[in-house]
Amino acid sequence: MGSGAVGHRESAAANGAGTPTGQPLPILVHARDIVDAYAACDVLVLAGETGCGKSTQLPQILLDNRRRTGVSRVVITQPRRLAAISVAARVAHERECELGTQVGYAVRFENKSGPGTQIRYVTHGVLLREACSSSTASLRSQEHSAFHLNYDAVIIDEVHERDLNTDLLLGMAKTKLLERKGSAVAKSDAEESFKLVVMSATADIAAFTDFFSAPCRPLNGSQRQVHPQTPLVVKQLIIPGRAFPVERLFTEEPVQEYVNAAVTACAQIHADEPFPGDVLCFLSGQDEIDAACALLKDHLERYLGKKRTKHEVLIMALYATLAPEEQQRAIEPLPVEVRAQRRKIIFSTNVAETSITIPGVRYVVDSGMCKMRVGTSASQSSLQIVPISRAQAAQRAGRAGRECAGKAFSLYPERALFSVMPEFEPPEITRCDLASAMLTLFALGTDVRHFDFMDAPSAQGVQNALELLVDLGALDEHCEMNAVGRAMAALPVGAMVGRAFLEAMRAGCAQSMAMMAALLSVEGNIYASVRPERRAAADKARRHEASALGDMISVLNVFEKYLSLHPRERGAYCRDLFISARTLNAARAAYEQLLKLQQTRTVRQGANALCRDVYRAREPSWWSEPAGGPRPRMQLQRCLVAGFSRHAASLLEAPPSSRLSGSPNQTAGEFAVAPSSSFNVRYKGLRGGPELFVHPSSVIHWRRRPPHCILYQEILITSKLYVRNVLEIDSAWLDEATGS
DNA sequence: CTCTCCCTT
Repeated sequence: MGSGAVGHRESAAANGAGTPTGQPLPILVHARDIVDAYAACDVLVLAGETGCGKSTQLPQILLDNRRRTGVSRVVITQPRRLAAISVAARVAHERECELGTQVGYAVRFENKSGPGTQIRYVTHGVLLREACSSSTASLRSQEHSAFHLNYDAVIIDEVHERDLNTDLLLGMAKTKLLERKGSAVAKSDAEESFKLVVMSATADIAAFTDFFSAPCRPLNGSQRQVHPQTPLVVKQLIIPGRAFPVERLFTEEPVQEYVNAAVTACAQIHADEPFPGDVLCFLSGQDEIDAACALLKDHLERYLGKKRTKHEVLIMALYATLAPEEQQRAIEPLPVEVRAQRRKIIFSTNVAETSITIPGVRYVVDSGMCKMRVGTSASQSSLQIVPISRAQAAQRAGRAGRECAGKAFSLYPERALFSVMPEFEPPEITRCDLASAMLTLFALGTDVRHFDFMDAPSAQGVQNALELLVDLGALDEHCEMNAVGRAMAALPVGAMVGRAFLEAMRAGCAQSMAMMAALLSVEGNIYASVRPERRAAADKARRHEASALGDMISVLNVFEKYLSLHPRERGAYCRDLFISARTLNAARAAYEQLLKLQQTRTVRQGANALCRDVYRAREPSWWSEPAGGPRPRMQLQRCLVAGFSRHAASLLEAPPSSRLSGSPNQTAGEFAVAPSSSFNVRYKGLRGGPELFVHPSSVIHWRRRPPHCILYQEILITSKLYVRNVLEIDSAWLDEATGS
């Protein structure tokens, strides 16, 4: 069944693939065009606006017309875990099969798919990872067929978001398709072939079509042709969306205080616009959102009175770090019976732009601003409030037209769309740390310097990353990847953390380092945000588990304790210490994954190579413990130095002695009773650079004397250059680690 | 004395 007629898809519509109004999804109307185009090309570029059904229907259309498409196994990549899981569940339901059988998904930590899975939803990251291991396997068997994953069709979804992994997949897929096309005669094997579909939610797809139509354009400009350049056949299709019209309104002049203006606009919409219809207001961050919630409540109570406000308006905050239950409360629509006289007003960050859809929204208020991480290295960044792009502005406005015609009120003049905003956000690859991406490319059998990027990263960024990887011993002097690099590429952590982990395997403290690496990799601080009035209590609790050695060891202490507890006791422990259970749970999953990876051949070989190549010349006493017996954390500190030697800093000058509260014979490793005098203590990086300050959240500030030598996880640029997540080290270890 | 836009292997 399912072979032949395109019309078969009607059964899916009957199962609920149609709209609530009974109309079939727009993409089903175009199924025949899609099948025709797919059959006649190498790459299909498909634009389909939100709600056209492309993510759920396209794989089914290809599969159900396999006589013409030749597709019996398809993978479809999503930028987010939640999207992969929920779309897979939806499709399994439509096809009336159990999730994990014919239809399945795979995200990090979770695989619900099997050998019989024909439609497999994965995150971009999972497909990249699988392509890496298939590449390593094929290199071993002398077959250069990276990206050969046994899929007939590879679908990359939401390509307009242009995140790092999307760009790596696009370049990789193009190279492989060109290679195969060049050697089509030699390799007619059907198993070797796949077709590519890239799907975008915006109609601006010319750039993608151009990219795949053009011959290979390697980064360094060299004409290194490994294959005849037979161009790819690229077809593009635009499926109309099903969005309702949105009237876009702008201010006459630029707005100075956009938080206040947003609050006023929301109040006005509530007063003037018909019910039902909720309001979604985009601001840049949590601070602004909390302020706006309070301001709007005041404002409404002044004009409507407390009673009417309470009866008529529900004010909600929405941002990603909010607990899932609270997010759910913000998203949940008002009961139908009150929607005629009650309105929900949601202040949100750009989570509500793509990741979260809120039903019931008919009015959008857009500040035109968002927060963006600025800085080309992971280790030095700041979060800045910047104007959004024109594409984002359109996306935000579109949120008013999901269910019926809506209105979008922009808090900027229309001309700002062109005078202030860029057309698109810069692709992530042009503004992020490249070390991990480069390791991935090497593992895929591609040298970055010859990679065909859709948008090239900066030459400086590539240079910095190459230098780091050579320093860490992942690449040899000719920039070829060695066993250490292969192991680092196989670890789901950053390059510096990965290197520290391999070091720890060699030194025999891999288990502790797996915990440390997990903690260094999870997003967000384990110390949950605490309201100002509870900060003193949180500090006190936190101090209980703290180590004078620094933040990294302090957090490890907490994590070890957490893991030692029965799962039932963990919640209470987290509450008592004002710690984020979600973050620690994510760390636990990452920790367990690292323990497993430690057993794999690639990783073991990397650790062994470290032993042979890097330490051969070292003195045999390198790992011996100092007189007075071993300190339990010292091994760990030394291994961290091996990964983070670039992030070492030394005390610039001792503070005036009068500022020190400790008596002369107190050791440096003890905490003072009160926060110490070290706020103005300055450090300098070992390679020079500007003065660095220890972030006030660091446990280092509780010490009587600041350590002479530290390493840090990152530099945060705000009012000063602050180092965050700090660890005391012995400067002698640095010489050992860098071999000087 | 300060702070967490959004994602992910």
